[in-house]
Amino acid sequence: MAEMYIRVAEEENEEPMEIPSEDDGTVLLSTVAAQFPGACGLRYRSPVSQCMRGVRLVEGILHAPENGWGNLVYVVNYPKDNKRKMDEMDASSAVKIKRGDQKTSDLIVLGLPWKTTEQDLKDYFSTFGEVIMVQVKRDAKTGNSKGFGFVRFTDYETQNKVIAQRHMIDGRWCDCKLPNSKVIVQQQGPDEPMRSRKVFVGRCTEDMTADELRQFFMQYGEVTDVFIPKPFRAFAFVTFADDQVAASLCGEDLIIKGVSVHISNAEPKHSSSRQMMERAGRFGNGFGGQGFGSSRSLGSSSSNFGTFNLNPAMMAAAQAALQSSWGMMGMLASQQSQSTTTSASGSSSARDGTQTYSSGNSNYGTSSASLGWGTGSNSTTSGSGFNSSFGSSMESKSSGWGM
DNA sequence: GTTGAGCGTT
Repeated sequence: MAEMYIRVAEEENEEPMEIPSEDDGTVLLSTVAAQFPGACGLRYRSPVSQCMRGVRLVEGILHAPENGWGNLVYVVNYPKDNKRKMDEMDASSAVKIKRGDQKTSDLIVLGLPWKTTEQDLKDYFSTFGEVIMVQVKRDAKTGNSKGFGFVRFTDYETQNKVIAQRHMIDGRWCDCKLPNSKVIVQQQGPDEPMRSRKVFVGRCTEDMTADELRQFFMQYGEVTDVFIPKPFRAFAFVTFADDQVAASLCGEDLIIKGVSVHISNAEPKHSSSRQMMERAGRFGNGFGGQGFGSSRSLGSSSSNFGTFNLNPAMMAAAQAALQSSWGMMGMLASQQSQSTTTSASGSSSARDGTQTYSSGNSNYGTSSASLGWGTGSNSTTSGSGFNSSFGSSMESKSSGWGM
């Protein structure tokens, strides 16, 4: 069967977009997701039964109904409570999200060919929307490109779309991400389970590509990143937009290309103690019960301890916690970004030739500044000090869980 | 063979 187009829409009665099929008549979920970020499947109304029917999905490949795709309009499925919930959201939280998340920020463009110029970047990205800034970072002495750059769009929608896919620029696949400096750190209560959006995929085989993994995992939720170390090491990391999706997969054995892979928590990447201390300092008081910060003077009135204000006791405790990588987890915050769509998988590394997959950190997530320390049992009592007003708009260098 | 890149002279 030759390539054809199937009609896909967000809702049954909305204007459909034509999506190309593969040569064998199947449609890749990733193709759908390129136009409808976060899509996890398709459905359609059966002309016979008048019921909605799901389209068969096997490992990221959508298979036509019995009689072919026909001229039906296929409707995008999203993982539970992605887009649909947004519609139902109450006004106040909707406003909050608009406020907090609608500003564009510079995006880092990784993996650029050496030869790519700012004009090339501008030409390329202008096809997505209005571009207000491009940069190619170069060595000051030689003027050689460092292989990455930045781009900024006028429109937040455009930014999301650009983050959500990979980009072929001058012959290389490039990734656009929120730069580390823009990744918002989210509060995390000391007793809460860790909310990682990333899972470790063990027992991978060498023939599994980042694209295939992405396609496979897309069925569970929006995938924001796939990392395959190079050279081959039989594991991978998959990051989801939604930490709950990641959590739900942990412990599972899944079959990919006939191989059983094992999903487990992604451990934190190694990070320097200094970085950890910074985080610990900012988010302070991870030490159970009363905490070190419970003096009244720190109360909810604005206060100035956004930065480095550990008292000696806390400092010592933090030092101790540093001995083990996880010891400080309770007092650290996981990273979150602003976007609600995602970055595509993979980036290449071998600058000398052919393209390879594997991607770096993804910066992604839903910001939820109001969660956090308050969930602990003692946070509502008068003296608990470290509460709201604290850390909700922090930024951080990426480290720790490069999520 | 089960724990990961690269981030901005403003």
